[in-house]
Amino acid sequence: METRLELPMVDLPLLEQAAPERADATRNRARILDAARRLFADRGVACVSMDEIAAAAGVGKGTLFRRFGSRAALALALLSEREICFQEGFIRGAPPLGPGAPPLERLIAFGEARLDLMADHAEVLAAAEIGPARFDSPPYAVYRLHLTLLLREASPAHDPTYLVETLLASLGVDLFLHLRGARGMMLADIKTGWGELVGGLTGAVPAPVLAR
Amino acid sequence: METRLELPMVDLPLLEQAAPERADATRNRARILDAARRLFADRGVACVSMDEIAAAAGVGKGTLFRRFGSRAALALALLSEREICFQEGFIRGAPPLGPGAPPLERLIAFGEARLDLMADHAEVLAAAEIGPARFDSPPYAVYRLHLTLLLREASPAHDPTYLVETLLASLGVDLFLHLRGARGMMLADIKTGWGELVGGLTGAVPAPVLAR
DNA sequence: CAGGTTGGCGGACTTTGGTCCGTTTAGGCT
DNA sequence: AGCCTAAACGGACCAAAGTCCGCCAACCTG
Repeated sequence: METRLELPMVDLPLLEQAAPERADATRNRARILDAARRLFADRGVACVSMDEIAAAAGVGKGTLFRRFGSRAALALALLSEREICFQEGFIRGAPPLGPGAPPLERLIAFGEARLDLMADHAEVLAAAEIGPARFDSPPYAVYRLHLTLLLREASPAHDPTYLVETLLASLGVDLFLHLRGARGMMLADIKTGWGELVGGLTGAVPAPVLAR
Repeated sequence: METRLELPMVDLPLLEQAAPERADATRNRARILDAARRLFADRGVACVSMDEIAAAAGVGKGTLFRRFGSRAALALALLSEREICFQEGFIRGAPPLGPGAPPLERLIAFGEARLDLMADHAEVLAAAEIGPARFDSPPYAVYRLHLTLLLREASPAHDPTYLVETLLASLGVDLFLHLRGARGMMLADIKTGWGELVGGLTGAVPAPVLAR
């Protein structure tokens, strides 16, 4: 289990194709995104089928899937602008989210920013993070790297792999929706919980010791 | 957010119907479970459709869904025996899993036992915990209560709601499969990680303080 | 501008989880 | 035993994600 760290942020936005795409392809991509955004906003993400999006965009279903591959990927694409802002924030933004603050403060700020993102786009994000896509998506790879670096900085001797994945699981949309829905928590409650969780781990990371 | 605690373990096994079911219903339920178990074992859970199970069981598709409601619920039913053993273990079993050990040791033992369960039945469990069923399933309700009681015992002043859900998220099948697959961790590594996580929280639960 | 090729297009098709409803039958009652 | 009814049965049906492949037209080349 060696985590690679070289060239951390080279391909943060989805990597561009070498071959440029044809004009009609670009046009159709834009049409599809527009139609999806509109339908999702009008009727709720869960109540819109891929056929409807294709029809509203004036393209065939094959085109839709050729461009985006799956419903989850389409949802992810809809969020890419907001996602890039978020990533900019913790990579190059101002402290405490960006560089400059101590790592554990940055970690807390990261979680809070991610929670804000989820609160704003829970429905679409839920459509994007279904199934295996949840852990394999490009954003998660970026988050993973970011948290790994922060935890290494906070505690160089400790292998952060497991903790990183656990913390990311705490910031998954499924859990978020469950906490807000069935558990009846408010966004502020969840942020507080996250802060306590990370804060609580402070003593742990440098020297994990079994209780008792 | 008030967590109810009265009568903690009354309906741990799925509650029985008042009206007993008809003989053919019972027979068909057994046939379906047998067929599903066999097909899942032979060809892998992911490669067996509900139609195939119905056919192999010699019943109609309607019957299958009438009995179990969904693919996820069928998978859950297949695990119920093992699940009940697990619950017996942490409710009435020997320490450190059962009563008698200090709460944080019990918590660690709980996670390890759950990880063992996942290692044994990852495929079926993955089919059982798709979508919203993950948080709403009867087992999760039991786990939630158990962890709530343990954390209350360890630290009476602190509201454990968020921490409970986070810890449960760390023991989800999705994450487990990701850790074993893409992250290349072994079962033992994950157990170690869990132990460190819980151990690390030790100092936090009584008096959560922000790092720095 | 004409021709060719190659990526893109679109919709019919497949798969599969889940629903509906007309038909059948188990089992209590007389 | 015969009847009656509620429960159960089963398979046709539906919705929706994803695939396939023959046709078309965008762009390059001459």
